[in-house]
Amino acid sequence: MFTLDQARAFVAVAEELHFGRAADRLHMTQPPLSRQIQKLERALGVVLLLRESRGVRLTEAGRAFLDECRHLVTKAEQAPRQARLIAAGEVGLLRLGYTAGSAFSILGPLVASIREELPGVAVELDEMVTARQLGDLRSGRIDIGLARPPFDADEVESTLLLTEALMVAVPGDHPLALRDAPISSSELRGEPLIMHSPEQARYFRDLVTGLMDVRDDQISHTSSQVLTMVALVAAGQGLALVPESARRLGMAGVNILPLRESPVDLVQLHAVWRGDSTNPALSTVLPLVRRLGEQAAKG
Amino acid sequence: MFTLDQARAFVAVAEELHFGRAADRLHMTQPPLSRQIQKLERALGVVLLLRESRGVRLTEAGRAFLDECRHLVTKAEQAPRQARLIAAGEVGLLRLGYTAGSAFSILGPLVASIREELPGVAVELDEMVTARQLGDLRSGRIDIGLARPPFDADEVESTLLLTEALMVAVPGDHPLALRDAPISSSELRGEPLIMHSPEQARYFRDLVTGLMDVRDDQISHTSSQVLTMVALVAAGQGLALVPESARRLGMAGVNILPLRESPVDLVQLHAVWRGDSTNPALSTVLPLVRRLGEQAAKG
DNA sequence: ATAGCGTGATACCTTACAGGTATTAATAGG
DNA sequence: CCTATTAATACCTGTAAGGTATCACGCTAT
Repeated sequence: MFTLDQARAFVAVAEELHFGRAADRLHMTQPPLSRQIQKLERALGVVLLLRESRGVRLTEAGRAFLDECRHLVTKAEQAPRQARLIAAGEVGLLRLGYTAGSAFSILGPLVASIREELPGVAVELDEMVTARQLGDLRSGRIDIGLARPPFDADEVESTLLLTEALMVAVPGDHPLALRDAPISSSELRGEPLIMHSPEQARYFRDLVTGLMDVRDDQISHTSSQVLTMVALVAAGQGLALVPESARRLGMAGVNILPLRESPVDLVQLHAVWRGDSTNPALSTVLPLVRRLGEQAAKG
Repeated sequence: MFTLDQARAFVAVAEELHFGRAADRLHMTQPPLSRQIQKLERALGVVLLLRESRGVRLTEAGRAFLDECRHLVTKAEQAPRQARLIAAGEVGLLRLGYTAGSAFSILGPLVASIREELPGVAVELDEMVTARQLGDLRSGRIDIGLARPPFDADEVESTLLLTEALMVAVPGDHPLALRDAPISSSELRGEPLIMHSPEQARYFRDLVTGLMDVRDDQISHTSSQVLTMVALVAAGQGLALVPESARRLGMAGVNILPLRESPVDLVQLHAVWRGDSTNPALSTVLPLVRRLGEQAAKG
């Protein structure tokens, strides 16, 4: 076989049509260049050049091989640059899992700022609940997730991205809908409630039950999706406790009102990732994620 | 920079995910392989592999670089084969010039048999008069021509491809049109004649004037194209002397009849090429051309 | 714990071959 | 016929490739 150096040498000779000038261009002397070309021709079993007293001509095969060599040489020059960019995380793919809820709050700004500041990083989005995010992180199917606590600190690293209050979603025609002051949990006693699914939305379920008493016969529906819950409220099926960001849904016929017992930072959304991830795109994106979290804490 | 051998080595390690097995596959021992990969990584400034106690994993950059290397290696393996095929003339381009007249006779069979027997040889066709063919041969713009004599034997080689008789093209409504016996040149005295252009179709002009007397006032038109001449005959502009192959035009309203004075091998068509051509496709095609000439001589 | 095994890295040697200098061979032009 | 141009050859030297022997590290199993 032949070497890349031989390919480069042949390109030089074929372009200069002169061994001496080609040798200059390659920063070497003429005799070893002649030998390399001879060796190349022997390796191929093909005459590439016609040596004439006044220089050199290309054979037909030489012309074709010249094209191949040019491609080969440029490709060989591109490859390392590409690899370096990927290693630096400036180019690459970030597979991101997110909860349906986060789509109303931090997901948009996060994806937008990645696109703007790291245009080489492609983001692959996949909506999934927290539990599946953790599983997919472990198996390497995603690189980062936007999820609800709790996380096993041995398995993943995380940073707080966003906090918000839990609020009450009330149908527009409900007596409480026009209330100015925060609603107290005691006022919800006896009201039909749309609750979070205990498996798929364990985090919210626990938040709500930690905040107030919920009687089983009070639960009219269970759901794992904020969108569904608000839609059911609009349909008059009951009240629901949802994060403040649900307001962004702009669902007609539903008022989303403060709940006295909820601290403003009750509901948390974190970014989660594997500390031992080998995807350089993750390391590049992480500072940006942390900055977004700090901005949210301040603003 | 890196070498093709390093690329091959990296592909082997990346596929085996094991230095020992990769070394086996490359028919070498493990330590130099390790060194080559280290050197490759140093040259790129990128970590491609994560060495772990139980083998090796690829980094993100490594995965990308693996793709590049595979392309590079396969391309490097293809290139010589391509060059060898071209050198053998089994693949390539043959630029062929032909006179308009030859298009009615030998051109079709020639191109067809090249396509069939040498499917790798592409034929580029260019219609041009003999004089331009000789010029384009000299300058290398065509590889072979189908032309009329004479040729300068110092400049080109040639072989006789085809001979035919000169015939008389007569309008269907002309008194001679129904004649069974060959027409004699004396019968053409006084008839309006469509003659060959003395510059563009010198060969035919000389053949005709060598065969019979042509008075200047007898010439109604001059043309360099057989097709034009026959069309003018059909239009009743006069008679014309054309090679037998003009019959293949199948022009309605024109009868093409034997001329008593013309030997059957009066009009010659030769293949012409440069003896010092460097196009291997020419050497491959030439035997086929010669065979076609012999067949035509017999049949 | 620790002995043993599997795996990649290192140390050191030998040799092949790349590239350098000096020279020759071939050819065209004056 | 001599000279200038250009590629090829002869010969030398140093770099770096590949080989063997060995080390270092981290699991696994007893």
